[in-house]
Amino acid sequence: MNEIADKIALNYCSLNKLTISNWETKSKIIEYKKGEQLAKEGQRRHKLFFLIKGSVKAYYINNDKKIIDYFAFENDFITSSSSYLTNEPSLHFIQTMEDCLILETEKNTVELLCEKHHDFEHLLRVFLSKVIIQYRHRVVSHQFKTVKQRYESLVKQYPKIELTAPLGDIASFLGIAQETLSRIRASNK
Amino acid sequence: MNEIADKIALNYCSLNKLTISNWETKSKIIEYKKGEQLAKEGQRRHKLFFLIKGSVKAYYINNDKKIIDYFAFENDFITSSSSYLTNEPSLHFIQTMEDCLILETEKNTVELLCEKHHDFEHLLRVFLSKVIIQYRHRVVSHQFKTVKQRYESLVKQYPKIELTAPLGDIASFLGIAQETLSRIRASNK
DNA sequence: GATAAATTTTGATCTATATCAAATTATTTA
DNA sequence: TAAATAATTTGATATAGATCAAAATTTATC
Repeated sequence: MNEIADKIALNYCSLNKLTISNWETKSKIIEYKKGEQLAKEGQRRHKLFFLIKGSVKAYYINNDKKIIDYFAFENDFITSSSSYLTNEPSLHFIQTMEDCLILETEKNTVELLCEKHHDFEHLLRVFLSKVIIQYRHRVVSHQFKTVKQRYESLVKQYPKIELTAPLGDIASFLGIAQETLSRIRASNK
Repeated sequence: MNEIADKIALNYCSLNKLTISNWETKSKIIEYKKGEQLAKEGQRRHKLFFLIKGSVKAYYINNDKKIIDYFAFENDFITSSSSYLTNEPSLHFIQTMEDCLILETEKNTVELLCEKHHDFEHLLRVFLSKVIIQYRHRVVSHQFKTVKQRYESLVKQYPKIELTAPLGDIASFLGIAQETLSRIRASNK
C-alpha cells in the first residue's frame, strides 16, 4: 500500500519502507459502511485507526446524553482518545459517518512498532503534536469566542461537516444546546 | 545530574546514561529568582524547559488583558506551548512564581536529540501524551462543570497554587472573572 | 509606620445561552 | 403516499456568570 505511505508522508512524516511494511503486516485494513461502530465504550483493547477514506465521530454518554467528543476525516488518526493514553477502558463510541476505509492497529502493536522503529515513534510524536494544537485551539476558542464564531470556524475548517453530521451532533461537539445552533443558522440566512 | 535522570525516570520514562549525559551537555541549568522571565512573546527561538525545582506561569496578552494559559510545577516540562510545535513566534510570556532551578534546551537541540536517541524521542512522546490528557480534562470540565467545581478541582490538583499565584491569575487560568472567583471563595468559608 | 499601590471583596445590573415546551419540517417505513 | 418517527425550528422563561463601579483589605515603598 504505497497509497498509505504517501498519505502519511504528506500529512505527518515519511517512513522507511520497512517500517511501513511492518506496520501493514501487523494491521488490518477494513471497509465500514456508514453508521457502523469501530469501537465501543468499555473496551479494554485500544486501537489506533488511520482514516484512509471517509469520516467518523467519537462520542460518549454523560447523564444519558450523547456528547460528541471529536470528528475525524480522511488522513486523520483516531483512537479512543484519553483512554488510549491512560490505558483505562474506553469511554467512547466511535462511529462512521460515511462509508470508510480504515487501517486498524492494536495498541500493543503500536507500542511494539514504536520500540522497533524509531521513525514510527517519531510519527506518533508528530501525530500527538497535532492533537495538542487542536485541543489548545478548542480551549482558547471556548474562552474568547462567541458560540457563533466557534460554529463558523468549525464549518470553515470542515466544510463537509454540515453534510455528514446532524445539527445535534455539531451542537454537542461545540458544547452548546442544539436550539442555540439552530438559531445561529437562522440568523445567518 | 543523576537527580534529573531520576526525576525523569520517575515521572516519564527512563533514559540511557548516554542520552542523559548528551542532553545535559547540550543544555543549561539555570537558577531564576521569583518573578523572572524565562521566555517572552515574539521570540523565535523556542526552548524546552524542565522544572527541576519551583513553579512558573505562562501567559499571553489578549485585548490588553493578561491571560494565564498554564501553570507548571516541579518535574513538569514547559515550552512556549502551541508555538513551540508550530514554529511560530511565541505568543507567551513564561514567568517564575518562585525561585526556580530549570534545565533549558533549545528546540533544535531537542530535535537533534530526538533524531539521535530513540529513547529521547520516546520521552517526548510520553510528555506530549500527558499534555493531551491535561488539555482534554480542561475541555471536558469546561463543558460540564460549574466554575466552582473547576476551581476546586484545580486546588485539589495543585494545593500550592493558592500560595503561589494571585487570585486574578487563577481566575484567568480558569477562564472566569476574578470577581466570580472571589465570590466562590467567600461562599466556601 | 504612613502613604501609595496593588489586590481582593462586595453590590447592582446585564446578557448570552440554557432549559423546557410545543410546533414544524424532513426522513423512514410499511 | 400515508403514517410514524426523527430532526429541526420557534417561543417563552430562567440563570450562571460577566461587567461596571466602588469599597475594603493587603502588600510594598519611602
